[in-house]
Amino acid sequence: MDLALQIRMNENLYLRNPEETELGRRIIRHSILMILDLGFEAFTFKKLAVEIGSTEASTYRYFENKHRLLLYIVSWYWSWLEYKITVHTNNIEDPMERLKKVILILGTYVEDDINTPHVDEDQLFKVVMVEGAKAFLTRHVDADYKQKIFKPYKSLCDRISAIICECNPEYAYARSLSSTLVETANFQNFFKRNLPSLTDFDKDHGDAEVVKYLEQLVFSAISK
Amino acid sequence: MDLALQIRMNENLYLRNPEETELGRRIIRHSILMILDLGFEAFTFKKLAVEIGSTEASTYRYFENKHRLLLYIVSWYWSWLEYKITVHTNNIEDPMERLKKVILILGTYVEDDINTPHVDEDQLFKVVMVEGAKAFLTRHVDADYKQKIFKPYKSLCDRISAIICECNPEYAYARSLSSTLVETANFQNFFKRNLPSLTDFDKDHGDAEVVKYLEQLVFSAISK
DNA sequence: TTATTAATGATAGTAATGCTATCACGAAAA
DNA sequence: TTTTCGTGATAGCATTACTATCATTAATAA
Repeated sequence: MDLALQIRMNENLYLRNPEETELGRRIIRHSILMILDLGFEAFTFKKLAVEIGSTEASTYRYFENKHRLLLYIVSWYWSWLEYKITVHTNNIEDPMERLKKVILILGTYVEDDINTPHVDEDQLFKVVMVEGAKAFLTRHVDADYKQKIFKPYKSLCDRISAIICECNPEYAYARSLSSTLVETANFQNFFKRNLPSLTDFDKDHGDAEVVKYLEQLVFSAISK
Repeated sequence: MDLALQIRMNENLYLRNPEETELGRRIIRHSILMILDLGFEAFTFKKLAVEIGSTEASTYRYFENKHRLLLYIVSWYWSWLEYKITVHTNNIEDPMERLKKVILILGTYVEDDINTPHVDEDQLFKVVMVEGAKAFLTRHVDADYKQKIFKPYKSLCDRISAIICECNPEYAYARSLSSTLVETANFQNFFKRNLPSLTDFDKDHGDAEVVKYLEQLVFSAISK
């Protein structure tokens, strides 16, 4: 059985659905690689078009601008993460164990998912680590928020919140702790690689240290 | 006695020291206001020049580009914060109380500091909240890091780490917890204002809730 | 005093960016 | 078989992100 995972994206994000055409999928795939390579600031639709052997104008038919493309990519990632978390936790009884699993998924470098051939999750993880926050750190957050652009992020946090509440219904900051957890996982991984003196982790060790830190942080916060 | 606070900045940040001239100070002051107003992406040296009645070329004599200007502004803020923390904690005996004070300072909306007439800390706080992370989330972090550009950030975190270690010498993640604390203070404040469903805070309440959340988070993490 | 230099302003120019518009072509759908 | 749809090709345009040159003025040194 060849089952492809299809994530339904907010229609406000694109002008033409990139999942539906070959060119669209090439735009997604290569923009991830190029943003990783050049950084979001130096990435342009012109460069992307050259890379995929298309034209700037064609790219603009899919996305209004490169920031919307970033939003698309990042949103896709949050949705995929939520899906992954759901799959890996729904057979776990103990909410504590489930939360542990969530932290492991958030804090660990990701492997490529064969179910989504046009996206390289491994690369996407790095893009989100570096560029993810730029999705909402803009002048038009409010407008984007009204367009429900951040629903996947909220949805992911809601799911984590729910687990936290199961662990300790009296804990008063389940939402904030969820968003803190998600952001901290990214930031500590980024610091570890790029600003190591801001962390206690060794660049050459694996992700286990970050995961342990996050676990200790979260579990001591919610322990009764 | 009229004592002006002067923060010594890393010389790699600028081409000409903006603190030393009237034009330089106008550049700093108005860039803070304009970045707040337009957002960093839409902010340009051209617009800044028009605003301060100067020219683009003159602005380029002070800063290589707008990202360096952002680095300057953000670094200035971290240095000023460290100074503020030092002043407000060095008469406190109990390290726990000192840490509490630090959290209060980090999590609370700032008032203007009369000692630095060319900077409006109140505005700067907001700029750092929204644009601060962009200072290091770039392709050239590594190069900037080597130029010691992030020393003020590291220095701030070191100071917080030291207090954490005093509270609990066995706690293994003092650095990571410090950077997490600093980032989380900004992010939760940002979310509270712009993506409220990612937090447990009320936009219309003051900063006390965020501070309480951060206190609970930090103190439960380091409690023995 | 005069000569020098330093900081700014004025102006120009250039490559790249961030778009928008138009037209033609081929493939697919009606 | 006609229409529509997606793409490519090309053009154009205002803005951005600089760099360069020259004149002016103020501060400084000889």
